[in-house]
Amino acid sequence: MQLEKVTKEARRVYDDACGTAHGLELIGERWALLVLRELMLGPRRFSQLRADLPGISANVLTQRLNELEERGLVRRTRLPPPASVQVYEATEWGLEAEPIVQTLGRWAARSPRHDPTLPISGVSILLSMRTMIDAERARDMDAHLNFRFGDDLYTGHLHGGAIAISRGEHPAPDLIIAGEPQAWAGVLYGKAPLDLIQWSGDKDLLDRVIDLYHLPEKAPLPSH
Amino acid sequence: MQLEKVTKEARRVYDDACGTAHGLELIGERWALLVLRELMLGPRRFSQLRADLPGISANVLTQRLNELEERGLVRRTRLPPPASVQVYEATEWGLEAEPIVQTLGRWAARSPRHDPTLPISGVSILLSMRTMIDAERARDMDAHLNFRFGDDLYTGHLHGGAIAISRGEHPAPDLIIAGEPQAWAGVLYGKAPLDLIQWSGDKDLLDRVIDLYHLPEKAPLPSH
DNA sequence: CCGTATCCAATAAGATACTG
DNA sequence: CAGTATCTTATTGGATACGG
Repeated sequence: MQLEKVTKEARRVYDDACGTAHGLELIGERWALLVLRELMLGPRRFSQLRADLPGISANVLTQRLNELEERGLVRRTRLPPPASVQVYEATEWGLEAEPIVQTLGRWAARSPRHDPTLPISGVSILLSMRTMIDAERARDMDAHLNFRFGDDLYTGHLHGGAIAISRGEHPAPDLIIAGEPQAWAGVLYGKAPLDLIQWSGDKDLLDRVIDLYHLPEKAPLPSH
Repeated sequence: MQLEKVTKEARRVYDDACGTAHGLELIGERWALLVLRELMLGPRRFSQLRADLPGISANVLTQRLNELEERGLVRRTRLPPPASVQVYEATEWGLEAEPIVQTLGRWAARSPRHDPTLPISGVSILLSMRTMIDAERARDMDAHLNFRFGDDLYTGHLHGGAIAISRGEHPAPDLIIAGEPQAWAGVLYGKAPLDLIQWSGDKDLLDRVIDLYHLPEKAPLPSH
């Protein structure tokens, strides 16, 4: 029995001092990085995570959350009253994994097989707005944008060539965008018609925001 | 059979427009990123990959290489005569995945569970030298370092706060380092005694190179 | 030596139903 | 809503054997 346990644990370990290998032991399991991604803009409940990750099953989500918690990347907390519900929240170190999410996402956007029309979560599309912004064109812009995806409110401050995203809403935004995250992705990256989303505010700003985002050139497929 | 195939392929897809999710579909399988890592400094043979990735079995390596090839990240080529052996080589897009390897590695180095004394491949330790260098201290250094790990020769040019690594050897290096990659890692990150490795050349330079590398502060373990 | 193919046992993932 | 329990399928790893 002792032996079995050793074998079981040893099997899934890479036995490699390289940080990359250890990183894969921490967040390399299926779904793990996507769960962490959903926590990057603040705490989420179990059922929200389930809804944001189409296809994950409850038992796998439970397992991933337990593993991430045990490893120090996620914490279980209770929201302050009157909500008082249990939520999952990334620890400081967990939040530091955001560059991994970004780097991987930016790299994969070059994939010839990438399909940007699939469903996407609100957190994902907002994180991608942080990553994929055209800093050159955004340099002289300064504006406040509010987003509403279902019941989730986010606000972005476009400033100095970057966009800072956080939970909540700005009291006097220049632009409000609402609708399905998937539709906003279609407008932003697919240059789909604006009537896929609801918006109000500065139309010219909206056009210029959309112009800040474009997908990179595709990498070639193998020739054979 | 048709149905089975569809089900099988569909099951492993995240159905998520987020680039990160697609990235995981490309290089998220077990071992995939480590195989790609080993190709970051030039082509490798099947048996070299097997030796560099302790614990991977031949059939899994075959499968990962085939998948990476099919996805356009790895190419099978033949070395020019007289060698004429088949090797695996990262495509240009595959090489662009290096920031993923680096970001993941740097992040995971903060793990309280990271064990830097495990075995490590030559490519890994050299890539980590690129990632983990203290740019501040290295800013005014300029030197050529040769490395020999078994039969593999690499050279590094320390210059402008960074170190450029490539295959081969510099004809007149300031320092030559040879031995097991694991031993060099122990000297570099664990500040282990120098007699673990073989070296010749500028002893003062060697000391200063070692001083360019240190592991980051550990993240806290969960308190429970 | 360089892989590939096949078989087997152990896990991990997925689907579904169910409980506090 | 927040997970467990259970069952089925897929993937992994290890061993071994086989062809170039």
